Amino acid sequence: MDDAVGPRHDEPIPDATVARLPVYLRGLVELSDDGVATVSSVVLASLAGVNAANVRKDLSYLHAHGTRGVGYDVDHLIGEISLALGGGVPSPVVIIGVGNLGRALSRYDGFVAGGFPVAGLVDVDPAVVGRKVAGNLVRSVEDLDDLVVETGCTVGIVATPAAAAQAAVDSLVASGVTSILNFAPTVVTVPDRVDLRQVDLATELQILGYHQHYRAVEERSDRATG
Amino acid sequence: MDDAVGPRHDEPIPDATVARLPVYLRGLVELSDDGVATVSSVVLASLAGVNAANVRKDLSYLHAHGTRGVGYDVDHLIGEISLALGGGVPSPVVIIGVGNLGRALSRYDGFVAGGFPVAGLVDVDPAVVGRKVAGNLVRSVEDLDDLVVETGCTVGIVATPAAAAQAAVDSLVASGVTSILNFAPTVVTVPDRVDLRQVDLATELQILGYHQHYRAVEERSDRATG
DNA sequence: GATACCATGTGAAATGGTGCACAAGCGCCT
DNA sequence: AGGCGCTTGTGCACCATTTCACATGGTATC
Repeated sequence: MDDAVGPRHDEPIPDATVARLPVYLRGLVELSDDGVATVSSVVLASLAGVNAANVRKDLSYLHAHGTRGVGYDVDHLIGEISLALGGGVPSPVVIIGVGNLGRALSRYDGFVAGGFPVAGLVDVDPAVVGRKVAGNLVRSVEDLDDLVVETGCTVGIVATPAAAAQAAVDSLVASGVTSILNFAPTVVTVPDRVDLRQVDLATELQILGYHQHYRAVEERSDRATG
Repeated sequence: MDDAVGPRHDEPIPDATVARLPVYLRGLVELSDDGVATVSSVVLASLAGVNAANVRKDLSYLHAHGTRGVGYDVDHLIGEISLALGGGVPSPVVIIGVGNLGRALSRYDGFVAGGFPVAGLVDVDPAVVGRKVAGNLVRSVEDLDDLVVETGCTVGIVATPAAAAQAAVDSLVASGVTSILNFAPTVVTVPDRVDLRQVDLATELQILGYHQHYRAVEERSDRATG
């Protein structure tokens, strides 16, 4: 009996680290494609645009240990990160809201490549229900429960207008989805057991706007002062 | 002579605060539309999904002061936040890469509403150059410099495939763009004077994937242990 | 086989952000 | 006019994250 060793699925990885793992993964896959077998934390850091010590600490949370004097085994690291990020099992996603953004997302290659195939599309508008978008039949919101159960998908993407977002989220939660990515420019609430991430395009631009404005003001101030 | 008061454009607002200002702004605009004149930090906090003390501290960085016992003047606050986020002047944006995502972004209402009208579209593919997308003529990358100068736009959105992203960014920087929003799933580098933000759809899903996976593992562990 | 070199793994300090708790201030009601 | 209740503004402690610096431990060379 191997006491205390067990499956070792403890250690909740810090959020900041989790957010960087996909970036590492992309860099590593690229290296692997180029036939590179090992990588140092310095190289990986420059690929990901972060500090090398940060990379090492991040990787220390995984079971992926490197070898001193050499670096990390690229393929092994790919396996470990993939495992942490969802167990390596593809998670089908359902997209709710088939407007401009929903259509673009349903055609987005990166999802499939990242292990998130589109399981189905859903909309409230009878005009689009029944049509095919990117090879997927658009189904009614009423069919959402069935769709989720049939495909076993646990991830929902909300691409509705802001006004419909909370209702869309509620539908997803009711259907059993436990992870939601919200593109609608509004704050939505979910139960504790559901994980929610917000992607807000307009907000991102506004943040850029602040920095731009601040730079301009600062410059004017510099000219006046110095 | 009011000495020492001056323009008072100092205080660089913390990044975390800047990221929340657009959310506040949205809530405030909604309130204003509903005819609400004043708002307390508690209400605004619930609208934005954050802590009330956090709201107050955030607003204290702006020149927007509330009145104790009453709250904040909604319209005044809208003005102050708008001012901080780009001076209230609309910043036209140029979108480079007119694929699925680029087309969806060019039709996205939220940009215009947020003060970021689309100044133009650009692509390298001769097949799409010359076509019209969402009322905008798609121009060649070679015309990028002219477009940026003509429209005075300082913000660029990169919606190219990953392989073309760095080149697109370089073109934008060379044209004089100082703020870039990158949707391509790759790390790109810019000079210090240029501000870059990354929006990575696949990464967001992978982060959700981690939490989902962790929840599942934890649950299994709970069942085994307890 | 010993030594020089190199990269990892990590303790500890520094930084940045959050949230509590409370004093200060404003308006309203009596 | 005075007191009461409500809300702001903020000092302080806590927490998460980043970064440095260095000991540790492999690899390759002579």
